[in-house]
Amino acid sequence: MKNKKINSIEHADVMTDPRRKYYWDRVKYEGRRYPKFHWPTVEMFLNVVLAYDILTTHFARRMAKYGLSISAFNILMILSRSEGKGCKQRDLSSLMLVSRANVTGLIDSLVRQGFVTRTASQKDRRVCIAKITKAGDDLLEQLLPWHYEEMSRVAADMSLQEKENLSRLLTRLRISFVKRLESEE
Amino acid sequence: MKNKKINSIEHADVMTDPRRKYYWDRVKYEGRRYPKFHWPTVEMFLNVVLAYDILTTHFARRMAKYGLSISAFNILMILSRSEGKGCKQRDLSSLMLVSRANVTGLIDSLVRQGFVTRTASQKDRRVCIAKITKAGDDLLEQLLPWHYEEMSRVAADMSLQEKENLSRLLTRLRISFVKRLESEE
DNA sequence: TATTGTTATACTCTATAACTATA
DNA sequence: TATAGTTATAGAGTATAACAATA
Repeated sequence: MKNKKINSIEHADVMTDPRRKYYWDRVKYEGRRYPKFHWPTVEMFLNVVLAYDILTTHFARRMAKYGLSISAFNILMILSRSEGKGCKQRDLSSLMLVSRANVTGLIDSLVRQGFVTRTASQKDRRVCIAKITKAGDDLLEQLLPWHYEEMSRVAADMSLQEKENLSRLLTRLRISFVKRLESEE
Repeated sequence: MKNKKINSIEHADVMTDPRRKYYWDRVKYEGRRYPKFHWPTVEMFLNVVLAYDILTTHFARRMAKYGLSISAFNILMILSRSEGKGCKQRDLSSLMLVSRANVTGLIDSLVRQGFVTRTASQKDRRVCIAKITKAGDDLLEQLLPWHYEEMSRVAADMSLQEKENLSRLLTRLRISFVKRLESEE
């Protein structure tokens, strides 16, 4: 995930750009040719994608200032919550839903930056334990207060009820999605 | 965007996996240390990311069966809506919010697959016009009926009102996000 | 001078497959 | 045999910078 548009200068803003709207109008119009096309449904999916792009573009850009990708940030978050015990690379792979080979690379780069150590387990010498370092913890302590403050601030136009509704509806979409896919086979 | 988890066999399902829930519980619990941490807000953002991941993982996997990445699909969609006139690469760059260099690569691969042609403009010979081919149109005609049917099907547990609410709330989040970021400077 | 597209280069994230060391 | 991690390789997607052709 997704170092998109970190420094996009050449093109206009995603949100206010009428071309984005124009494209949606075209989709809405042309879609009528297809019997199962249902605009409120398609619009909902487009909105999920667009909201995600806006959010992650911004947060990825901010993380990049601290030398972190979003994946690297997620690993640090997991490690900082492991109460000093660290975490097996295997478990990181499961938690982050990426391959073990991938975790190797991510941990490599975090070790190079000095934010993580990698030590062989005593109990099972096949296993590597990744632990966050003091420098990694310090980085999070520097980053997280701003991170949470920023989250609250950018969502300040929404009421608590709207936030809860949005969470609820996204969860419903997710559950419906997974259920329908499973019943497909 | 985002060929994630196309063939993930090693790990459990994203949705039903209690480890994901566990991680959220930890975030919720540990977050209390930070004064501006507000769980309903953070949860909302996590839900946007998770919903997006589920959706795009699935759709990317389906597109891959047709030899298309999501970016490639988006380009074909834009070109198919340009009424035979095609589209300047420059405009594709703007519409898709990626660099011109990027568009070159994406068009290269679509030309190689035979879904797009690239011709020099008569009026302005700096400009390249990308046009969708018969093969590209045929591919979309094969793909879109299923695509829209699938969208409707996986969202079938949601009422029209819920879909419209979800769209409305995502839009509100997006607008709030952009407005607050702009007022930052 | 400014713009369009290309080339070159590099980085991140992802995947699979083959390998090793260990269990 | 099975598992944890690594290495090697691949490919998508992104970026910047320098360049050529054209306006």
